[in-house]
Amino acid sequence: MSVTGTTTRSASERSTQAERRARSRSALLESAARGLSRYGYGNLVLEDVAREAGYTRGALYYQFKDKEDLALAVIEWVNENWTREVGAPAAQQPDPVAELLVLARGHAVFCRRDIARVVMALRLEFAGQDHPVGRETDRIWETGVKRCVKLINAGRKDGSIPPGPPARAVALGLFGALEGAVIALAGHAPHDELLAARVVEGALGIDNDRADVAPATLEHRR
Amino acid sequence: MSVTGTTTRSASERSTQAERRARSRSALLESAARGLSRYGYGNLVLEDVAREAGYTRGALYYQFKDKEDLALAVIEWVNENWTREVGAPAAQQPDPVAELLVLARGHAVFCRRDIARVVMALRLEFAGQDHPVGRETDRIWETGVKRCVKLINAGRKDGSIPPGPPARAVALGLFGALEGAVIALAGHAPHDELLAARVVEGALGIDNDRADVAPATLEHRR
DNA sequence: ATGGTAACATACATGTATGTATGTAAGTAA
DNA sequence: TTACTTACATACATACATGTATGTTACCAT
Repeated sequence: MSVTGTTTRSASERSTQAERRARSRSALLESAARGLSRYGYGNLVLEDVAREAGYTRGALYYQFKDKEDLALAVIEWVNENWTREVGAPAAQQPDPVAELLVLARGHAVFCRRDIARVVMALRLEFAGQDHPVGRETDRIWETGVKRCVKLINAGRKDGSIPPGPPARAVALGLFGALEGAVIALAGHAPHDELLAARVVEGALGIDNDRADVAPATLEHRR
Repeated sequence: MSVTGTTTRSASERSTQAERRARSRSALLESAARGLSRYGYGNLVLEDVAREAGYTRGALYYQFKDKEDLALAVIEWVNENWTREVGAPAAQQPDPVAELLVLARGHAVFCRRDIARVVMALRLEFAGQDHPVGRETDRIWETGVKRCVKLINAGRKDGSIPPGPPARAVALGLFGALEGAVIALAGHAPHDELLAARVVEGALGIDNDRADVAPATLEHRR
């Protein structure tokens, strides 16, 4: 009852089991994210994933049920990071257009890390199939599109976005263009940010008066 | 010497060997194109390709050396169609911006067929690798980007395109955005065309005064 | 009709990645 | 120290796709 610590070590001496497990899991997740981003799901070899993380497949199958479970964990992990680093900051913008532009720039910066193509790559790979991984990526994609639809409708209501095709079509084109542009511009910082914003403005049908005024470049952790 | 026909049949009665071979090859190519577009290279199962075309793997390995040879043939086939239906018509436009916009619209229409994602899918799958299929898709991609760079430079010289990031960065973003938008808008005709044009305008940094004036919708064969 | 070749289909051999079962070392509580 | 569990590594069994070798049918010249 009155036990202050379950370990004999003073405080954070070295590796307890939980820490050890967490470290291994993180390393495996990061390696798997890089692998999924580069090779996709089918071409991803679990032995390579484990080796790049400094382990063998044994560690992988201890932490994750199977390949599918690993991929789903990676998707969740990447999506959490995206929400924290891109989605949340954008939500604080005052008007719809500003939010969409910050979203575009933030996504470009986020995708400078090689882990970022994960969702796009998996969504393409499983498009049309009925696979759990595909369903999850579709769900994330749909969340983004729905958010975008709401912003477009709001912007059209207040006059900052002109009328045009159905909001959903615009949102689909906007998101697709954003991902495509950012992937094509991998390794071409800092122009990725501006072009991401420009492309979004184009999809919305608004003039490029706001994209070219460079705001403070978004920072990303690490 | 004076033989008028090598066959006993009057003219084009039925299947000569060459015709038979050509028909089989076409059917296999089309099936493989659909398969590559949907599943990519690694996940493509040759037995499914053959079955969808009405054959077995025997026919496939008779017409093509191996899987790689088949994929390269598909890429060449798709690229030829693209050049005829999209690239050539766009080249007849009077000014750079018009050519880029026709390119965008034409690409959108071209991609309404499910075979069109082939190049994009393979380019993503083999990005960073050193595989013959990846090299070929990269080559085609680079051809398009180079063409785009020239048009951007020409447009900037005559004032129709404002200055901005390096032409190559703009071209990369433009092409990536175009492909991404068109893929995301699959099955959303006719809005795919307008949004493709809008996105290109956005990448170029020009106002959307030309994209929204709908020209005659481009036709595609079959 | 018939010998021969092209266009396939069928059967087999190989490699490779996954998943599981078992072995072993690191950490934990008595 | 010792019993015990966690966290891995190693070894094996299975499945599956490719590529090849062989068999079979359609087409063609004589």
